[in-house]
Amino acid sequence: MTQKSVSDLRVKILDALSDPTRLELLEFLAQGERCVCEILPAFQRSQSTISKHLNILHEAGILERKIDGKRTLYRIKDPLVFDLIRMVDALALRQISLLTDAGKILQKSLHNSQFGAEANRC
Amino acid sequence: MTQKSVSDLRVKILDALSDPTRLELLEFLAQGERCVCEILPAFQRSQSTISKHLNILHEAGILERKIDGKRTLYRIKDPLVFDLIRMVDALALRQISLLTDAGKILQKSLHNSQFGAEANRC
DNA sequence: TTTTAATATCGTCTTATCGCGATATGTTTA
DNA sequence: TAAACATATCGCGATAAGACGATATTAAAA
Repeated sequence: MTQKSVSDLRVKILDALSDPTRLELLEFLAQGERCVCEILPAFQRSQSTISKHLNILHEAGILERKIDGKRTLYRIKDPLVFDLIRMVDALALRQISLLTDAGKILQKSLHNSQFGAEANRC
Repeated sequence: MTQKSVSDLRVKILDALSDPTRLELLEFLAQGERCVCEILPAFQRSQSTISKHLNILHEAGILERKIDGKRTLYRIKDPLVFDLIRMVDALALRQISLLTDAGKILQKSLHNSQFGAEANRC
């Protein structure tokens, strides 16, 4: 077995998600399976950096990897991860709503963001 | 405003949750409001370390802090955080279940863990 | 008002993480 | 089989995170 326990994997998943670039990668892959060469142009990071981030998400079991000729395709393994992110947003929104009246405005803008709706195909 | 956006707070929340000690602190505080002096004996970490972890959780808006005389009381701000953690576990379990038959056993043991049921009082 | 208790903060050390360019690996095309 | 392409991995520097002991702060108790 790769993981010792659910608890370890739990931390690994949360760790993988606690980085802005990796969250953007998930957002990007919400569209569906993509090869690295399609991902790269969408990010202002070096190829090695993106490769490493994708690997971290893969090791956490969030992404699935498929080699197709000279390319590598990545895709979301379980769309539940988007529910998770939306729940984090819900938590964040409650905080902001409590603090400022701007909460409602932010809530509105979130509703139109990438994670606001169910992932199309995964 | 302390936070620039929901997106920043999202990362901050996930970051706060991606540490084993902090997850244990939440587990401990699932029982209800506790002062640091009650928390300390339950953890094999120095007072300064625990104080820092509590502060990180507080800054992420996960814990609420109340000063009562010479003590400081911490409590879970929003029990939604436990739903979040349970969802991470669900994600973790699906992975383990796919890999090994032990998945079912682990699933069973998780069901009896601290995060398996709704938080009592918060 | 000195002492004690409860927490927070500071300084420091060690280790991990992020980013990059350079290089290695494997695959297709010429 | 050599060149080009796609991706992973290595090595490094810079920064952040985690841990601790020591010190500062504040409140209650003596």
